[in-house]
Amino acid sequence: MANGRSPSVKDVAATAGVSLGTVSNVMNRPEVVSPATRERVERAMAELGFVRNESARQLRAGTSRTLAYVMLDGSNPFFHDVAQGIELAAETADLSLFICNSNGRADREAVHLDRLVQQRVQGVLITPVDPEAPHLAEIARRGIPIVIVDRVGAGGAFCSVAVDDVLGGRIAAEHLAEHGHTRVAVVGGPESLGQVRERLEGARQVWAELGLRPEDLIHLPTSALTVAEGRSAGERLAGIPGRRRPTAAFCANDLLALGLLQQVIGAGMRVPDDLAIVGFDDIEFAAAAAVPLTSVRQPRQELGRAAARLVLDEAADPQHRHRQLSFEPELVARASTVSRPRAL
Amino acid sequence: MANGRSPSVKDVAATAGVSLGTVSNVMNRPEVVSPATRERVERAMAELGFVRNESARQLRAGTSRTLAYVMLDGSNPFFHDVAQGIELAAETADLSLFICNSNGRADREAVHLDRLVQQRVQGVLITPVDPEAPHLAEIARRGIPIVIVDRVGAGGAFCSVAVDDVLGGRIAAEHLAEHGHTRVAVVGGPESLGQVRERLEGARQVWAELGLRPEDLIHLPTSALTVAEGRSAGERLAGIPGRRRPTAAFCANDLLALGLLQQVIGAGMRVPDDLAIVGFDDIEFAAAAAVPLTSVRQPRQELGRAAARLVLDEAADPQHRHRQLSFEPELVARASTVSRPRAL
DNA sequence: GGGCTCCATTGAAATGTTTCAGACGCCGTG
DNA sequence: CACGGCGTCTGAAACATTTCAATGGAGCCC
Repeated sequence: MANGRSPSVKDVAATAGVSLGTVSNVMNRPEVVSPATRERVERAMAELGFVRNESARQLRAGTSRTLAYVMLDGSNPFFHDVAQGIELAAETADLSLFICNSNGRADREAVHLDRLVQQRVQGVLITPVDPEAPHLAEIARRGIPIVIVDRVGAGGAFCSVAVDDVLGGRIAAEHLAEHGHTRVAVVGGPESLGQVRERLEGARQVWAELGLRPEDLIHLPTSALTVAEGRSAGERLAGIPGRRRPTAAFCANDLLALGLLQQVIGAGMRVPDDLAIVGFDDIEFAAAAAVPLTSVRQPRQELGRAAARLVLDEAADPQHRHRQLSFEPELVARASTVSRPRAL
Repeated sequence: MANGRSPSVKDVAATAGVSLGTVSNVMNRPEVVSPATRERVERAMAELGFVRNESARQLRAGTSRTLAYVMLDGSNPFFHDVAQGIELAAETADLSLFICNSNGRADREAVHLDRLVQQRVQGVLITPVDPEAPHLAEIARRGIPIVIVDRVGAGGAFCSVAVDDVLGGRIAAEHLAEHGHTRVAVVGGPESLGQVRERLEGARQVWAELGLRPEDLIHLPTSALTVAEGRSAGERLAGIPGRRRPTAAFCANDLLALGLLQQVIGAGMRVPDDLAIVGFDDIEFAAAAAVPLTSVRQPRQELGRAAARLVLDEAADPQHRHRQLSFEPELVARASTVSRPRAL
């Protein structure tokens, strides 16, 4: 039943009684071939179950019909929403999307990039471990369009799409300050991640501007942006004696916030009365937490869509100029900071 | 700087002063070429920045070095954990993993499969919208190994890897019965999804065996397995007048359970005292919910890893026989059903 | 020194598609 | 009738790699 080898253009040409070129024309420029022949060829293709060999096409064309997204953390739904946005744009352009996951490791990232170059992908979208890493520049040097997602590329060397993380941190801190919090924990790490650095920096700026005491902005470092690390931070926080304990926490992302939330509730604290919590990203599970999480929203899908558009533009337009797109984050207030939420 | 065209084997051969064949040998059978030449070739490759063109290699080889996983719902972390397991196995075999998302739509699924056949992927792993769909058989007929993940293929026509969903449903129902619940809501839909059918069926079986009244097992149908649908089911549940209201709910997956949890807590009910909740899948967020969710655990990564092994076996072994692997689900009891959890 | 073996290397074929210059036949026009 | 033009189709080249039979040379034994 399985024929062994799948039929080629040549086979189709033979059974339809035409030449190779004509079969190719039927597929790529149907308007130049007469209706009669076209129908004959199409019947032959159906009969043989012909499927174009993409490798051969790519070989000839010199480039594939795929984009790739290398994400930073596959266990964070945020990146999947970004990927979803990219996919939408890719689909519109009739391209496939190849998704890789570096899991925060520079070496895995390099391996993936290597493979993508081998595949001659049309463009690379990436949320890098380190936007300054030389292997990113290497991709660009090869002439492959590359767009940094959720970070800003080094010195404008690439296109990038990001939200203003410093602003996001400011928004979160301002929100907490407005609700009367004067002793706040900022939770996040490692500082090697630019996202973390800038979000916490934004909070510090506000703190300074409001004239609050620096020692009342308490940094709880974490080794990763995960739920488990959030729980660990929650333990440390709950361990702080009552009078010195912060009344609010700003977490560098929602996974941390969810872990922290779980931990402190388990320890008997009430949210937001004993501890208000603000997360970052506004992933779907933030709203679905039993105490719905206030979060700094990033336009996740839009981020992906915009990045895809940039990479396609760079691929199409020879005199493309790199652009750094910046989106504004937005606070979504929910029950974890506001005792009586307006909307359910 | 960007050279326009990337260097080929021919270029490497020229600068190293050897023939094409030798360069190829350096890459594929380094042991047959003398150390001196090998080193010369390797230097030339480095100098030119040579990267093998995967399309050409594939064209010659007849098959690519990629597996593909078509997942049913990209917004459900469960499938990403499965994908992670597949990726691990793929990496071991030095293959790439192509991830697609059908989003529960048969037409998207068909489009993806079509593209994958064009790519001549080595194997397809899929959690199908409908395991009986003819386009799955079509893949197999083409000689491409295909493995059904999280379902059992039609009539043993394919390999498959799944947990026993009926058993899972039984385990959940037994757990609730043991805790004294005699009026229970079963939440899930659409029934076109086999997972839903079987999980609910398992619950019904237990119900019958225990001699409980069928009308006390109340089905709350949903149109999808999402958090939003879970909330909607929660509304309906909370709307049931107190005496007739179920004291527990079994949800067909964790997303539903999380949505339901959120909704009923918002409506002022206490979990588990007013309503116990059991989910299914045991995704990471189940444990991280503010009332940690009791869930029927599937070995998510292991599912993926086993599926990948099957597909690789089918690709390698000509006299491969299809196998249906079945894993046992396992109850993970947490605070959403047990007032005083043993472990924190 | 001739013949032999063994090893490293070569050159050409093959993979399946696209593209493009050209061929072929037909029609209408001068 | 000759010619140009047009619409349709053909055949071959090109893409980058792998593979394999064949080549060449070096060393060894008799």
